[in-house]
Amino acid sequence: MLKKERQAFILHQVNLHNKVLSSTLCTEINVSEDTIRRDLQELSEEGKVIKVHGGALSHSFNQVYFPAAGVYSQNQKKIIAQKAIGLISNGMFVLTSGGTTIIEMARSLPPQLKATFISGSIPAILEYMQHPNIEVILIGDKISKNSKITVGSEAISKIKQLKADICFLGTNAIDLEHGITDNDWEVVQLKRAMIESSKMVVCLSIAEKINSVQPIRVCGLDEIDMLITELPADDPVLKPYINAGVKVA
Amino acid sequence: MLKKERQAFILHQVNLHNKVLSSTLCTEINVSEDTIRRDLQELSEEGKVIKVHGGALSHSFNQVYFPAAGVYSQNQKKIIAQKAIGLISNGMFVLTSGGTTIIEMARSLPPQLKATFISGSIPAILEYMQHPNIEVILIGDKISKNSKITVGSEAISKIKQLKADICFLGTNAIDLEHGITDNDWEVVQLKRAMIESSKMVVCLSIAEKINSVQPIRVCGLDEIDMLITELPADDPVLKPYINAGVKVA
DNA sequence: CGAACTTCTGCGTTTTTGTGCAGGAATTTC
DNA sequence: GAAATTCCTGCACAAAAACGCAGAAGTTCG
Repeated sequence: MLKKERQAFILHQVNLHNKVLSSTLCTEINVSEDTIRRDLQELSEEGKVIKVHGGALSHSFNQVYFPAAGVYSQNQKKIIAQKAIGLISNGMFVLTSGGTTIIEMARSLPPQLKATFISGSIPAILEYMQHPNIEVILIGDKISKNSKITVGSEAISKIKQLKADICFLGTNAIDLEHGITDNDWEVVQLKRAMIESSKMVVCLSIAEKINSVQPIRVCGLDEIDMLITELPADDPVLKPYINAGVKVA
Repeated sequence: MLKKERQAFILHQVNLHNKVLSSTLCTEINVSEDTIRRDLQELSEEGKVIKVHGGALSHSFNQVYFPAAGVYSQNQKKIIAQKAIGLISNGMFVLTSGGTTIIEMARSLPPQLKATFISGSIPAILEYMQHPNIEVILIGDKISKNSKITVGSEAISKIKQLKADICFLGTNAIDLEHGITDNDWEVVQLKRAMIESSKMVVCLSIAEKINSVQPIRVCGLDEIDMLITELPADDPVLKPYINAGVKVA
């Protein structure tokens, strides 16, 4: 069998079945594993397949479309993301809501981090999936097309079965008097469940949202452990919250 | 034998078999390998054949095995998608696996269709979410990064609680003797559950996958109700499946 | 017709290419 | 962490290609 022929066969298999194992190929074509590996190497250099440990994957299958950039206040959110990441250590179970701040955090996770991330937010999940070392648990239920998050009793009961080490909430509004508030009934239900199911609750919020109120109450300040903003910890805006017993970073 | 004559013969062989080995040619025509090589060289310079180490290939060979960019066999998949969509009516509960054929179907759903789609495949869910009128239920569990689908006992038990009207399976390999087979153990578990939880099971498969086998068995032909390919229903390839009691479209 | 010339073919030699094998390193997986 | 795969590197060997050369065959002229 000619080399080109063999490579064509391999490519064909990859495209048909989305993935191939070098071991199966080498018994199918009856050549040594080295030859297969070299073929996969070449095909991968030509961009025809994606080589992975033990075989190869089809290129078309692996492309997942990316939600575009142009996020509001991205720089502030990057700062917040970095602070939040500092709270995560290897082996942790991390529960997260959705929202652009959370997405920013997901993108900034260091590649070596090994942890388990749990969420019902589709955009967040898409980001977590890119990461080489984290386990991703998706909370299932009906999808709310507006918020791109799974909502419903099923999702809530799943969350209630958990006890995560830490929970990150993208925050819509926070206020001394009314605590955390939001504007989507179903999302609020989820957030409440997440708060209950976590040892530690961390709110991520850009400074702009501090001292603002939304119609639906998520929880009081006493239920959150930490508030992360892009401001330095000694910023006067944060003072009342510290006094109210919330740690800030 | 004249040079022109010889080259005509070679060209004929190449077009007939899509490939020739210099070694066989030189015994067939009874000339030295050098002569063959020089002939192939010339034919290749004229663009009549593609010369490779050990022989030559025809151009059609390349067309067959190195398809154009984009999703593999996209046109065929579009045809399949259209046939599959014909089976869905308003109000139905539709269970789907993942795979590029399913994605193609998801993209082609008519905007007026009102139905409920249930899946654990992230790429499929992303497509369903774009649709204005369908409800999307996401099966949650751990995410397999390879297949971009939720896998695990939780997902399976959720599926088993359902009874969908119809189930569409993207098929990796189908064979008369071995039935539906696949190459990912966890995905197979899910597909088995989906089959059990549906009143009607429809397999989507491009014709190329017919009569191929993968290592892990999903189910026998008796468990599927319909097979959809891009071929017309009376294509001889499909005949044995019809005889085996599978409807085709 | 035949000499000079070009083209074609086959043969040895040298290079290049393709393949398999052995070891040690890197990685997954449990 | 330890065991098992898988990967990489260098090497050996075989097959094929490239090259130069020389003889055969065919062509072009006088």
